[in-house]
Amino acid sequence: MSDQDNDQIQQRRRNLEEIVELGHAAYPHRFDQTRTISEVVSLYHMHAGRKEEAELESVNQILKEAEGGVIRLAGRIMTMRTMGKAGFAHLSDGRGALQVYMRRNDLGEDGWSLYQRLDLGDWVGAEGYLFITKTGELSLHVTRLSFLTKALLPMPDKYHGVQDKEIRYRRRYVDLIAAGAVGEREPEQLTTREVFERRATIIREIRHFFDSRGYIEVETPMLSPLATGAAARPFVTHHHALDITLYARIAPELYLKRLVVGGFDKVYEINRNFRNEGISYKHNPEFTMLEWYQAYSDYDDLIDLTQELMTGLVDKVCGTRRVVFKEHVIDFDHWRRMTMREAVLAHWPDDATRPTLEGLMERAQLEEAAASIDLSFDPRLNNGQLLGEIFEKLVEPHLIHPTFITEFPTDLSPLSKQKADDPRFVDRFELYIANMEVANAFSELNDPLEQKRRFEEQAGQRDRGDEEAMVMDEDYIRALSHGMPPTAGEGIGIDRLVMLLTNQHSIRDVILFPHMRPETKG
RNA sequence: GGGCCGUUAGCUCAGUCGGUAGAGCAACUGGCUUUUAACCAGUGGGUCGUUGGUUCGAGUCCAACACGGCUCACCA
Repeated sequence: MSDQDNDQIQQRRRNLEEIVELGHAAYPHRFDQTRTISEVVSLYHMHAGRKEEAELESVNQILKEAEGGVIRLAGRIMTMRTMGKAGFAHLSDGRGALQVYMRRNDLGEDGWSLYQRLDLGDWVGAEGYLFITKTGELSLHVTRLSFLTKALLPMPDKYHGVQDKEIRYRRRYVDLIAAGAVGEREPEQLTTREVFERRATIIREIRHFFDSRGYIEVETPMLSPLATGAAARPFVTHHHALDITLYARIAPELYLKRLVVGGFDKVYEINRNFRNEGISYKHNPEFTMLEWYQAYSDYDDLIDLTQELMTGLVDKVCGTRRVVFKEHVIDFDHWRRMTMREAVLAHWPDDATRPTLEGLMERAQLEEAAASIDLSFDPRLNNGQLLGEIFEKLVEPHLIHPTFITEFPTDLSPLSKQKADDPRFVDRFELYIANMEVANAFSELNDPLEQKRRFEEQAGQRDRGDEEAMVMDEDYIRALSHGMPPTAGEGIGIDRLVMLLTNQHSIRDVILFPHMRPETKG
């Protein structure tokens, strides 16, 4: 839409010119605050509220002396109400808002002239003293007004904010500005700003969790000559100086395990992965992944650690173990655990066609089972992959409460260690909450010869057209050949976790600048 | 990629049966020195997503396209 020449924009330009003519810098360099707005609000809001005249007077006497009688603060103008030769406005520092009161008598001719040329959205500094208005609101009685920056574009509706999701995603800055002023909001619904503040808290707490347990945070390549460690199509780029193809990483997994070989027995990394795949409410082309690896542990240890991590996060950011998500109340006090095959059998819709436990590893029964639940599948899928498909179709939609699914087929898990008593399966789990895969963990395969065999199997699948099958990583085999101790590793999708803990139903609502098709002009 | 829905003033939204484009907020002018979704009186503001078609006449009906949302599929 044309932001260029509407009357409001022209008016704002004129106001800026006139402010400059009054002697103000158009874009001043700094402003000294004595307090931020949110500090003032949290320190003095307890005085707010309607009062008898006598009490009001005495409270205001005290407030006038507060902070030495001079408070200077800065913020963006969110609302303005002028009545003749005085006016009220709300200034916001993003986190909190404070009402300011300005009178011609106090500001003088120059200050009042500036006031008259202010627009919604402008940044100003205000100096004055605190008081409570007749209607009981904590306010700053301004004695000096400073111009800080003009907003040349008009603000969104002060009451409704921005409803258009496209604008909210494309112009997150507008969404963030408007979110503070939205009137129609459920009390428990977070503002955009609160969602991202909570996201920051979650990530901070995760770091604290691992740091305090002796894990070391590392950063491994995001650009790498091989895209491996997961099953996904990569983004491809080119390095000019080296004249080589590089891939944006799809997972840090193999690098992190090289570090375990090197003696970092507890490592973690929080960073972006990139997958060149579809976009949906739970998929963004780049997403934030937590991965950690610990020596001398197996996947069972990680089940305990995962519960500890998750319940700690839930306590910290939600304040309750019963977390509202969509129409569900997710109970983080009860964690279920079942094998993939048990889950399939438990959710089988029809007693007559229910396969047997062993049948779920046999070709004929698997195909029969798939047919009876109307699952169409690629015949090139191996047995494990087919079981995985059946699981996803049948079980995943029912997994609302935290559920660890264990005993994955080896076919589906090229980097996992086989079960000691049944090589058809690996020691692995995925954690499902609210129909989303939130975590994936396993005992790491550390037998270099078996790993090489698995890679070769993957290469075979690749040759048969599976673009997502893993590629051989010779150096990783070499690393394993130097000896990796028994190790368990896990990955948690941070964006999905944030969705859960902020009750946001689209991954785009927890990513500040989600990917979208470029805006087309005209 | 399929299905459904949406796109009208800076923002939030109406727009009947196809007959001169509407409201609230925001803006402008005037009034008001404790208001608060301030109020009162007045004014201006539109390529109705784009292109084409049907029609005497299209915001409205039809088609294609663009962008977005939801959903299914794909995708761990």
